Amino acid sequence: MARVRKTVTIKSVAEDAGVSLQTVSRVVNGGPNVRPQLRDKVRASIERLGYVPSLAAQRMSGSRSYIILAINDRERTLADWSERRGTDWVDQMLLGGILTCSKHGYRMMVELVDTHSDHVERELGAAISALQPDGVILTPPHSENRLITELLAARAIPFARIGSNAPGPGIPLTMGDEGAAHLAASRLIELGHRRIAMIAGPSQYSLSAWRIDGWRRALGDHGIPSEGLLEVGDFGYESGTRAARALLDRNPDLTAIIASSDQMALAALEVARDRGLHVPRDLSLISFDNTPIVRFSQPPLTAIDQPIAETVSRAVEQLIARGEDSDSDTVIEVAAALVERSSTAPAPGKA
Amino acid sequence: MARVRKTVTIKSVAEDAGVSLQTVSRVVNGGPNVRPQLRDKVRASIERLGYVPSLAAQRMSGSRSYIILAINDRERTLADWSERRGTDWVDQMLLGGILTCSKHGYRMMVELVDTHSDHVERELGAAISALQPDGVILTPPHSENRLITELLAARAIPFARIGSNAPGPGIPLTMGDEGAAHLAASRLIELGHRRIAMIAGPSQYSLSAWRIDGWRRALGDHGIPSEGLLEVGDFGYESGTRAARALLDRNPDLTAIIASSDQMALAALEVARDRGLHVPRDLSLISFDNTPIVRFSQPPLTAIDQPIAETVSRAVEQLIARGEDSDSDTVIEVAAALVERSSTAPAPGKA
DNA sequence: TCAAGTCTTGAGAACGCTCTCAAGATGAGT
DNA sequence: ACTCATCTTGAGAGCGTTCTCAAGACTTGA
Repeated sequence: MARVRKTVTIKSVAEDAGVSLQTVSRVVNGGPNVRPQLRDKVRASIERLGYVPSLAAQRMSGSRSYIILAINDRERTLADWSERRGTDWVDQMLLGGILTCSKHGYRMMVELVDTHSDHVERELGAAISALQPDGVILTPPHSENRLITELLAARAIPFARIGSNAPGPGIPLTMGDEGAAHLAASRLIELGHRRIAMIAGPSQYSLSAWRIDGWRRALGDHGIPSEGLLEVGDFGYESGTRAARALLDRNPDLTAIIASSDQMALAALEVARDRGLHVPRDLSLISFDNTPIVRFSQPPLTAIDQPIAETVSRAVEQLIARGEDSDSDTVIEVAAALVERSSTAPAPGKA
Repeated sequence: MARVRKTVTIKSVAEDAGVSLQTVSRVVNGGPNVRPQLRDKVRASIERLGYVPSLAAQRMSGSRSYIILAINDRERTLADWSERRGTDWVDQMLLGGILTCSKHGYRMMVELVDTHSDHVERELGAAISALQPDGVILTPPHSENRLITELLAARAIPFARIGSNAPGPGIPLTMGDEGAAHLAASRLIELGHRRIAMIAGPSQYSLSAWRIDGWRRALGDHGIPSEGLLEVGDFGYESGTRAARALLDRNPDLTAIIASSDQMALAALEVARDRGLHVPRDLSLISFDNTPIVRFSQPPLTAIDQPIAETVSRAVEQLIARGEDSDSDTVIEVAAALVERSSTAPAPGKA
């Protein structure tokens, strides 16, 4: 039955309103210098016909593409996904992005790119050539990948680097990792803890170093040593298990652990349980990320909330607002917050 | 420094290879009737220049847009998101979609559309006009929304309806909800349970009815009555709390609950804990969805795994393969599986 | 009242690709 | 050889926008 409805183009509108294509285009794009009376007439036609400009045609005509491309790490995303581990990053990123994009008439697309392969350039290059995005958002660990940043700079595509404060092309944004780790450690110290360990993330993520810095600084503030209290994981559950065991083996007097991901914190919780340590009575735990899973563990975990969506949203706004000139040295920082739940308590004997 | 590199177009390739645009186009699209020798030459040029066709131009030239649009419920997504409740649906959907799309040279975009508003038509219409997708994937509760399916049918855009087995335009796909609920209930019966309650989802989701059907059928198979054992929630945590309380109040002899979402199951777990009921000793629990959160609760929940990514992936493949002719009456069913964890045990006294 | 703007409008090219159609090259059948 | 069918290649139009540029209408100031 369905009559195939002819596409409503700018031409239909022009004819309907009895003006030229160009005038309609001006009205659509809010261009200046259109007589109010004509503008209204055109608007009415647009409304009546339900005209919406074709993204593809807009792109073709040489101006903007209205597309923002977000790059995520393929390997990690796929691993998380296939094991149903939850990929909160993608999730938050996508939502923060979609919402902000649509607010400005843009669209967001997600591309999975493999950091480890030497195909990075090819893969990303292909995506860029195909989509010709007006902006690109890089997430860790791509944010400081030279190949990528140089590729983008060479093609003159504005981009944002999330989780990077290094100088260089692009707009750097961070989530205050140093401050957040400092906050977490300080809170534990305030609760009377003195032996506070850190399970850090892998070194290719700069945020790993920042978090270590923040933790060290907090300990330093109070003259507390940090030797032997650092372990490195890969954000995954198993690595958290290993790290927690090593930490507990090496430091029988440990009373608190800060883990650089929810998964690793959950692993530490499990290790503690196995060893008959009660959380938070015997051991306090603070995790990073605050993904949904930490709300339903027993006990629910105190966590640093990474404002991913907010950060991506800011990145999108910057990209759209600045257009061409996206380079910057001033780092945009969206602060993380500490969400206290039930995995933290005064240090044993300090209640 | 960055020299602005001129875009590599099909023309550059044609010149480089000394052939016409048309020939390059044929090679790129795997068209037939190109002399192998020429084909190789063109391929070499493409390789050397790093040519990738512009999506926008491809769309413009009247053929395909290579875009698949996935529609999600805005209201629910935003609520989940703002409360950091986890939006596993989006997540799984996106990944299943992205992967399968990119395998076929397509791209996936996600659009949030509000079911409740009368703007559905306008919002979706605008997205379609702007993007001109080659296919659309509808997720519950949009899958059976008349306004939407008619709009798509009228515009002759192929679409898939996930979570719908109703006749009508589009490709229907389900995740075997009836069978899954039957499976869950049967398993509980097998464990000796006789008083098995169900916390269903809201009625605007057909899957809610299917799950109730499956549960009833399993009970019926064994002559077990289901009166007073049904409560309806909205998939959210609070509604789960209410439902579990009502169920437990009304049926002191209850030994098992099947919840239509992880959130509601987690709520039931909490209610049980509050009332001094041990899970699974006193009460067995099975949830639907199997999102990451149920792996870390105490105890980890036995759950029906909804193969969302797989289903979306199938939908994408169908849309791409069928093109125009996407209507179908044969429902594609991707079966859900029961993942046993520690929230299920033999009924009290039946060990 | 006239020159020199400033506004407003439109015509036509351009974007990068695929489609349609036609022409030349090649091969098969007689 | 000669005709007809098939394969291979290319030329040119068209897709829906925006851009550039030019022309006409209207102001303004002397």
